[in-house]
Amino acid sequence: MNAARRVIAHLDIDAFYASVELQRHPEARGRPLVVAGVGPRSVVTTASYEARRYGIDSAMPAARARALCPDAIFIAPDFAAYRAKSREVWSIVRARFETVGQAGIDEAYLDVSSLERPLPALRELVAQVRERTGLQISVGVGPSRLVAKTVSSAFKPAAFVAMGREQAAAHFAGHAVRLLQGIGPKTAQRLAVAGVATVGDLQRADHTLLAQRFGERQALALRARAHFHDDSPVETSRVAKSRSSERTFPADVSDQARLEQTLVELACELGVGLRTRQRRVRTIAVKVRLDDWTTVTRARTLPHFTDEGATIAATALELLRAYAPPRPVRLLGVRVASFDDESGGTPAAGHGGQLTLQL
DNA sequence: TCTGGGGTCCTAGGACCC
DNA sequence: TCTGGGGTCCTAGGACCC
Repeated sequence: MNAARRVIAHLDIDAFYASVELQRHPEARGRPLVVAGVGPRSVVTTASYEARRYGIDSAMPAARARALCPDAIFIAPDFAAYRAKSREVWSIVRARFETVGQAGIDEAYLDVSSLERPLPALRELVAQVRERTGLQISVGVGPSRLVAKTVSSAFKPAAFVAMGREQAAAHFAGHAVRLLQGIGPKTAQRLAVAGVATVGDLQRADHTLLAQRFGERQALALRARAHFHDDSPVETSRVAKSRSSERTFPADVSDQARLEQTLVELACELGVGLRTRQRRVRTIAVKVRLDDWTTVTRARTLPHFTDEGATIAATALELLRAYAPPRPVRLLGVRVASFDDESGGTPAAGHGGQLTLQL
């Protein structure tokens, strides 16, 4: 790896789902638009910038969004359409750039270190995507993924900003720590208790004090992040490590037969997915969320691989029955992992602990 | 106004082996 | 005979991200 200058770009499609819906519903242009499910427990997946002015944002309960802006246009998500549009966008990007690491349906990192003049190339790309797909991309550029990502999110929509590491550290010093990737609500709260509110506070925070509260490793990582140190590479291909299906019931369920029926359906969905992808798994897990929001997981690793819905279902049923939910169930999920084509492969068969008894 | 669904990574503890 | 340390695999929970 060349330790010399790294130039990383982060690309983010502005209000992606909402923008796709605006193309299909031109009459909604200029009006607040919210993409959200229709169920009583659904949340907002994306809000247009007009809707964001009312305080509506992603992950907010749809009922609250309605209360904030009853005149907004609500549209149920059409993920197949978004996936198709996403493929359009990223194939344009991949045709022009070599090192593209997709980080979700609407964003990607590009390593443009080898380019003589990366910024004009990125400008052209943004224009081409807008022309061919009608979608606006925000771009952040920096010496690392962390700087690039922070910059694109801070300046979107229609961002096009480049910054160095020290420049970012100075520019964002006054912002809340929550701005930094990897610092979520819990960590932000714990930092606040320690008197750390802004990125600048975190840059100056006493290491011993941070290490006491967060442990040596995390303290070092937090400080590095505050100074925008990051040497993580742009990964162009990643293999999934697990797959899952889960369902939140419209109303909590106590009926055991109904729970088991749902579990079998989820297991079969996963089985179909495994067979179409020609992958097999050894670990099967269930997830149960009770009405009081406590979440319990139970997992079992089989001695053999499987891609059959029936096997996944049978194991999941055993795990669910052994747990026996003590309260009404809000959510039920099944997850599979330990794929047969993971590095490391099959564990040595037939060399279990009981063999030592023969000695 | 109660909080989706699909993932990843990290930590911690126990079992087991050498 | 009261005393190890390293390594791997597995489970459970939690934080975070899109």
